[in-house]
Amino acid sequence: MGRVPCCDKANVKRGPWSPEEDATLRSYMETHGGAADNWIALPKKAGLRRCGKSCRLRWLNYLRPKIKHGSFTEEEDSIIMRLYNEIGSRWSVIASQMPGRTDNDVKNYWNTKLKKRHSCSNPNLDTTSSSTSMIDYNYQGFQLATSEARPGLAMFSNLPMASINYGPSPVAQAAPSPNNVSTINFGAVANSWASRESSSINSPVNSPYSFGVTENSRFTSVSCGENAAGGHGWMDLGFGPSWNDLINELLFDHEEVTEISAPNAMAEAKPKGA
DNA sequence: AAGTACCTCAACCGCAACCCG
DNA sequence: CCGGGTTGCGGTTGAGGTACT
Repeated sequence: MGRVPCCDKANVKRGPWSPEEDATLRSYMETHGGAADNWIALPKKAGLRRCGKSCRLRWLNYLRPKIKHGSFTEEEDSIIMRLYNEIGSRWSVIASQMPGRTDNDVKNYWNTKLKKRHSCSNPNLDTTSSSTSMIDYNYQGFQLATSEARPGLAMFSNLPMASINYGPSPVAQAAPSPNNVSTINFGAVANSWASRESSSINSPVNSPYSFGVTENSRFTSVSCGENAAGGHGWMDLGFGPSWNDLINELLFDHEEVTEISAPNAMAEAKPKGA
């Protein structure tokens, strides 16, 4: 015996809801305190030729009061990115942190917008690590080159940062793109690349940004930029604070930071499309 | 202007968890 | 505890809209 269907599909309307159906459902819900005691039975009671699940979805995702439609704010972006990094695709949990947003909204937004940015990492680098640094891609209007525009390379070409080195300083590394140079060296723990804890979004021991090296000690830098040390670093960018906030956090959290150079090129680099 | 590709998002599907007799 | 009904959730689809050629 197969699954018992939740409704009689032959006698149920499917597809987009009409304004009349919306009004019927809204009216029913409003006269019942905005809650359904039984969604399966609701269509019959309300006079709708719809599946109960469809009614529930329509109400929760669209008709319910205080639903927020329209574009997501930067703050919401960062909430989604942060929580996705922490808990994965638990959309209902993520949506619960943003009043007025539904899990469906968040999921759609992630799938159409944020996922591309989240996965935007240099293919020359090892991105298998779950480690994540939080850098605001859109700081001062900078945008990443898209994979469509620059297939396979230079995912970070417009990011005003070319390398972050973590470990003995200076770290031997290919010269980064001259227009996007910035280097952060974490310091001088000689011969101990992995002496700091392996960083992970699940164990942000050292900073909320989880810079670090991986367990096997082979990854000696966290880098991005098209000329980053070939294959030796990894980068998994997420969303987070502005560049200045990031720098402040790093200065605050890492007493062994030995050098931070924020380049003039930051101000000179042109936003995408400019 | 027409055709095509791409994007968005409402809606559907199926599964697992939960509830209750 | 068990089993059937219901709810909640995440993955996926596809119609309609928009951008591009």
